[in-house]
Amino acid sequence: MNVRLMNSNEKIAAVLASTLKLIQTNGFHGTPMSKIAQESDVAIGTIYHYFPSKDDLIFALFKHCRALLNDYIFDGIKDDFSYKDSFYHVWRNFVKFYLENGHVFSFFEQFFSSPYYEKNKAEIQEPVGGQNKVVDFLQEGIDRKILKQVNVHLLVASYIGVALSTVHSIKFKDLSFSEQNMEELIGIIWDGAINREKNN
Amino acid sequence: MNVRLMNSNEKIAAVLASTLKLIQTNGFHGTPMSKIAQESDVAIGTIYHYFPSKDDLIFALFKHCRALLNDYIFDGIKDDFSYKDSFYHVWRNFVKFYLENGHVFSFFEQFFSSPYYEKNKAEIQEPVGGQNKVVDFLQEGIDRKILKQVNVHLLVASYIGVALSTVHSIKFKDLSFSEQNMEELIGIIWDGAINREKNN
DNA sequence: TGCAACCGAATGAACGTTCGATTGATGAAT
DNA sequence: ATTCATCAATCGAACGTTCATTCGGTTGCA
Repeated sequence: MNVRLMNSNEKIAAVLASTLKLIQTNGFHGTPMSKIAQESDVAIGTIYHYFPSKDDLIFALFKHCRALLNDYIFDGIKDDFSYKDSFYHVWRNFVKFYLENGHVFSFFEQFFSSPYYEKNKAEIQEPVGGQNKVVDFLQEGIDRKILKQVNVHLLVASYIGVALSTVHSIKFKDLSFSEQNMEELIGIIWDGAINREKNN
Repeated sequence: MNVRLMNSNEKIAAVLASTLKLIQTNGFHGTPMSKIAQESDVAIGTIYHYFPSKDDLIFALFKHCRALLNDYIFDGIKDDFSYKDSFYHVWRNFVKFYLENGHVFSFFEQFFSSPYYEKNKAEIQEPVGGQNKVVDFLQEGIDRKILKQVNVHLLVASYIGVALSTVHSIKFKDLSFSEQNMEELIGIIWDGAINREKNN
């Protein structure tokens, strides 16, 4: 039984999905390989056939999730968007992605705060919860004199930092997700980020 | 040997300090009780005499660190400070505390992102990396019409979120700690948070 | 004398990983 | 068309380690 119910890709996907799900509820270290095998219906030996170790599995899962995030947040930008429109749009997408993918948020939070991340940050190369595309996007705003003339990482910290703590607050019920709250939040960041010397 | 080199309070303090230190470098689950005992020079049995379980120890450590933070961030506010002065001062203290106590930052990051926190959040009762005093302080700014007339938690998310991601960026070398960077950051938050309809 | 503080070897459970066996698809040889 | 060899994919019981916790005993103050 269970013969050819899944091909290799499906097995790998099932393993990643199960790992993500289990980590959300049980945490990094409350998720033994045995449970992953059980949940994904893939034998332990098979998991080790594709991932040399649990660490490799976690690392692969991280890259998988980061790719999902990257694809998501810059999606839906129209040609006629002003810079401000895009600034708002990307930030909303960022928050929406994490709210719609709570298990990814949990996983990232744990991943980034684990010593595991600190060991491998050389290979990872990207800021907090985000990616270089965000850096480039904000740098563009600086170059066009729309945003404050400061080190881009200050703006990245603000842009991403507020998004992450917003998701956190919603998750822990300090805040409710509503259009109005999101508009006011992104308004706070925009007001903080724009160049008041010379803006459109 | 080792007789009465420490009294009970000193032992407890040594255990907490060692746990904090070990967690920073080895992480939550890379810190076995045996290592804590070794590092703190307190026998395993004695640790269990004061803390019923490892979880209780972690929880006590959390409360200890939170108290340290609370004492720190509102320290040094002078009577002649304007609201803006205090807004700046507290935020700087917040960042400074985490930079000066890197092990507390590591510990908090891990603690808040662990399912352990999610289980016990009822007993914990406080926002992200902060405390109710911050909520009260920002609410005061809203009531006095200095800050935007929005839900206080939006401002808390901004205020704390930027501080946390700033510390994170400094820790991971995207950003350097300099007076100028800090001034520009707190300026970004202030510009985002103030009420532009009617402010002093 | 009593009791709290203290100690650390021993226990048992949980976990990551290994490995020898099995299956099934592929394609070369007959 | 059939056989056979090969090898990647699959499986999960078993291994060895690590760890949280226990407990029976010791120490030293009051």
